[in-house]
Amino acid sequence: MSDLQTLPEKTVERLSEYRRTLLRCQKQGITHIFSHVLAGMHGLTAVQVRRDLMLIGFSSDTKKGYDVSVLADFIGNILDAPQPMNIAVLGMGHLGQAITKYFNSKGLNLKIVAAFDVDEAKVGSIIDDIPCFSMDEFAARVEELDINIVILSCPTRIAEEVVLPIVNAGIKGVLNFTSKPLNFPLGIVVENYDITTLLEKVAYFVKEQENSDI
Amino acid sequence: MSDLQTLPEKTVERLSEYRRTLLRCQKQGITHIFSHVLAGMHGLTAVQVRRDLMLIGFSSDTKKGYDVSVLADFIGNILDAPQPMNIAVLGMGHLGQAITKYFNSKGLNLKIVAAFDVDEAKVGSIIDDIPCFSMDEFAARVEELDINIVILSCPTRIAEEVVLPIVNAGIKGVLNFTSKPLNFPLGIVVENYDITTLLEKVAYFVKEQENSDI
DNA sequence: CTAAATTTGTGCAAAATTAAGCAAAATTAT
DNA sequence: ATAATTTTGCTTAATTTTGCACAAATTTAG
Repeated sequence: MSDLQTLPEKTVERLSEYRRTLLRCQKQGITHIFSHVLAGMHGLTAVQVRRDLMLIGFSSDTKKGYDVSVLADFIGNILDAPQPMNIAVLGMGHLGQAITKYFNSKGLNLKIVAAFDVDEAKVGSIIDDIPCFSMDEFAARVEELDINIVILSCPTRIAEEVVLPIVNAGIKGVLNFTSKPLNFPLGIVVENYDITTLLEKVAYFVKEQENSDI
Repeated sequence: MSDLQTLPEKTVERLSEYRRTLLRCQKQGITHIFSHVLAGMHGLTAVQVRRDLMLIGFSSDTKKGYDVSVLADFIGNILDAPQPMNIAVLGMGHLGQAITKYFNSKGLNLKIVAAFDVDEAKVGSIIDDIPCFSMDEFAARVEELDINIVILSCPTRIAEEVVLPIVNAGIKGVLNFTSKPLNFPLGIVVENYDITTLLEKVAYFVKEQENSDI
């Protein structure tokens, strides 16, 4: 009712990015922004920006650009759940800490509320304001803290082991940074996301470009 | 000549992923794999796997599945440059260290050879076997170490400042983990890659799924 | 106040991506 | 050995995603 239907993945990604730059603009005191300016900041065409906004039913009553604050809020209403989603980090190594620190500093609708690790030294401690638990407590803490989403930042080698606990605990979404793609049952949203792939992709297109230049 | 033309982005991503699972299979002693099995491991259809392999000109002479080692090597010939690409990490915080550690442990064609940071405590030290330099030395070290690609793992707030040094140093590819999308001149391959977007995407689809279930 | 210049929203076309379907060939089972 | 299954490679079709182009409408300039 509020939104027409589920949006394409790509559009969701871009909306998230639009919002982040809109918030940055807001801080700089920019009140209005043209579609082609917003597009330029993201390396996109103006048409695509307008199309994305059309998909979420946003329209501007003026022709001097979109109202930055209004649009940011509008996108928020589309993307964000009514109340903040609670998130757990599985694997509190460098990656886990990087993510936690990053999210804690932003005022997002996503809240990292717990970390889990096998390292005895970390269990029981508080890292970046987040309590660190043992995996044995996983199910109990998920229930207690109403955790919906899990970030997998553990070593690839143990990725497979945490699948079942995650499923059993009723987790609804997984962001997997492991280099093993994981299959979860239908109904659980998974984003497999290996950093190696990104780098290899950049490297490939660098190579190709150099080949074509010569 | 060796390859027909530049591949679609999506295909490049998947090839990188295929290879990683192939290497994992190899370690487990699996010598052959069917298209539908490989597909299943990635949540794809068999058709798509075969289509991707067709695009790189790979074909199997047998019908008992693809030879794991042969295919892994074949993909390597497509993705990898003749000699390993040298990479620098800009920002040796948690994220930078996570990435460095991860890549150093793998035997990839991508080599992180230097880190740069503003933190005086880090400059001059060696972290995870990688020397850490000041940004003042950037151009000189890029030249000296023949660095092609840069990973941006610094705070978003200083992202803009490093663009010019990167361009001037003749860097060819950038993997940007900052939440500010950066525009580089044509000829430099950029992958803007904000983790927030991923999480917001997962959260959105979790929300949508819950809405549709009820 | 009028005219020129922008900007937006959207129908329509083009391009890219994914899937369906089938013949050919090899493997397995009988 | 022969027949029945599978699996592959590739052509063709469907779907998704992106871009073009233009009308409507508002802003800016004269």
